[in-house]
Amino acid sequence: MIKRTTLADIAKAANVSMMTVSRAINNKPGLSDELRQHILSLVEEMGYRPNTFARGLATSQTTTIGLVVPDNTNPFFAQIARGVEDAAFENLYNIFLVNTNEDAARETAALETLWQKGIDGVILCSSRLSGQALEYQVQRFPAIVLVNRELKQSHANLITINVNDHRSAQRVLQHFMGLDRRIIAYIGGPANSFSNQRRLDGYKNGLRSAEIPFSPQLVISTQPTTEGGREAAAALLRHRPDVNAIFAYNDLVAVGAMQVCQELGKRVPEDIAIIGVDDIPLATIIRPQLTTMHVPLTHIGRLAMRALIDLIAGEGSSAAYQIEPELFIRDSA
Amino acid sequence: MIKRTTLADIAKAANVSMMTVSRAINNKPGLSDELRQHILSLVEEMGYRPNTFARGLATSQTTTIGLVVPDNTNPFFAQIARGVEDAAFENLYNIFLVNTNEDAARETAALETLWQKGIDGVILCSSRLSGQALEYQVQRFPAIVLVNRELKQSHANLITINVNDHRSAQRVLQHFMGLDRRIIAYIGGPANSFSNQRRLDGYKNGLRSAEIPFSPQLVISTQPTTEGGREAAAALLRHRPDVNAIFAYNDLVAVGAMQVCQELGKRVPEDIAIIGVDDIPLATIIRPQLTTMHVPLTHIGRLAMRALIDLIAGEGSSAAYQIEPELFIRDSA
DNA sequence: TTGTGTTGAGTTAGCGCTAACGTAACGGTG
DNA sequence: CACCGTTACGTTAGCGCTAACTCAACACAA
Repeated sequence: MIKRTTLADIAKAANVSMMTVSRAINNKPGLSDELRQHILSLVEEMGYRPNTFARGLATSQTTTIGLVVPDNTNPFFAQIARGVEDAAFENLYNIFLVNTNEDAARETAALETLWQKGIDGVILCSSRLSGQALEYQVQRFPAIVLVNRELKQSHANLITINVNDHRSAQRVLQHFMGLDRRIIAYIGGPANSFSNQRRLDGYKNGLRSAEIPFSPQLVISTQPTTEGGREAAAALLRHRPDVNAIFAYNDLVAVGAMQVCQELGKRVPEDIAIIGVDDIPLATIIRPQLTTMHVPLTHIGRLAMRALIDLIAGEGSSAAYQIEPELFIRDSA
Repeated sequence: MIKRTTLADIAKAANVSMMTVSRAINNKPGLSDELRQHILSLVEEMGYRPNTFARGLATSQTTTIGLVVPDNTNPFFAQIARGVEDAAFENLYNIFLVNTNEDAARETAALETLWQKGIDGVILCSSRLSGQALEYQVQRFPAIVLVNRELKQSHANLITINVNDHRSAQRVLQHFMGLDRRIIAYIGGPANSFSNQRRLDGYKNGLRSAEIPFSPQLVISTQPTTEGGREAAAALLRHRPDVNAIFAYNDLVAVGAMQVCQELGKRVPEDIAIIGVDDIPLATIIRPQLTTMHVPLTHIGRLAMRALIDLIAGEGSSAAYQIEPELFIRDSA
């Protein structure tokens, strides 16, 4: 392994003080252009790169942030992570990726190890933490962006980014109405999910606007996976074979439901129309292609990272972004 | 934001020197059990957590590693990353995730920023770097694990992990033979991909064992995506509608190919049998479910992380792991 | 000429932590 | 009782870097 070149090495080689080298590489005033050029050429020649964390110790800025997600394998979070990483790379930030496995204890532990690294901020996706625990994290980190989670109280170092689930659900119902489908089921996600609750509200609201009575039989909760979608759809159709439209919690659930419908001899979209949420890559891979509420996941990731950087720079201020999804009409509805 | 509690704070509170506190928290000898307990209770009470990078400055160990992948959105790498992160978490390591976008320049830049962080090691997946550039990286980082890439020369701080692509391909051909399919196409990945080359060799070898002459018409290169699979399959079937088996570079390609076959009125697997590689989640979501060479991706990730930790600890030594995939027979062949 | 900036440096101190060495007190040994 | 090893700490120095201060040299206005 090569020995690291340090500031001191450069200073010695240039026969100046370390401070002068520091000023040169950080592009700060206080030395002649000539000397600066000379030092920079030495830096290049000797392959010097400043140690971020030594610098961080002195400045308490590490150009490093944490990204906490339930599962980086889930396309939803993978896309967001991609957006975050892209924006981070452009701004010369590095990201610590941590999975929580949807487990609050592991999430706490993860935030603990991140805190130990002295990072500049955190992007926390779909946090399972209690409001109180979250408040604590918000005040301990310099800056924090919450994706897919709200917090009652606002903080100067906090920004939240949420999808407008309520409007999403309404838009879906509206589309079903246009198709003249009035027996509409909602296959929801886990009951403790915030977005699930908001979508359910939107669903009920949409029914009300269309003067369709709400039937609990048509609402079923399940895991947000293909398998969950399969189980839920099977149970649903057993009790209500007359269903002619399904609004699914997300695309994975929608795909699972679609398969079960087909296996039971229902045609999609002729007999049962199906709409998902998220618009993950799978939505266009599956046949029939899935009609879904497109959520700009990569964009959310980028937005989160930029918001965090602003917060860190002290330029951003408390804000709650609302993302408006758009209905992408394909073949399943 | 809360002010950090430091070693000095604890030392003052306990009325001992910083060194004694350091010894206590690092579980090193040199103080009475009684005092140690007292200090640890103070640590707990005051919520002290050592700063990893301050410690790193003093010890040159940061319990931090870099994970470099082409695209964390690709299920192949997402699964590997998950395995890496799991093992890292268990060993109290944190990982820097960076995407290279399959771009050598960006990969170099990414390694540069990682190097600046003074990390303990790197896991580099499907590197697009030249052999020479790779040699340079190997000697600059304390420890490095290469996944899906080989390096001629061996190094004390290097471990490589590769899938046995050659044997994979042979196993696939063997299965096709058992199904009495003898007009076997190979839809390969990018020509500059190492694994593609190895699979192609295995394919040719398999043909030779079965005394089937090699036909260039039956081999086609494409992007490793569903869309790539679609295009390739369409082109293939235009020239050779008599094909009755397709070996695809990976599952995404296989799915794309399968769809085109079906759209052209071919039944899968009756008319055309299709086998992919990797066994990503999509393989069991799609219908018919995909027969594929199962590659234990999460396991590879865990293995990579553990190997890297051993290397860092100076316990591991130069090694080249070969992973043997297994044929998972489902419905497409 | 004297005072007052300004420019281009260097010096000092310290971020939070640990390796390596120093030392006082104590107990055992011949 | 002198000698020595051990235990239980403290002290010093330094990891690589920068903030904040100092200082010499020079220009320029009054």
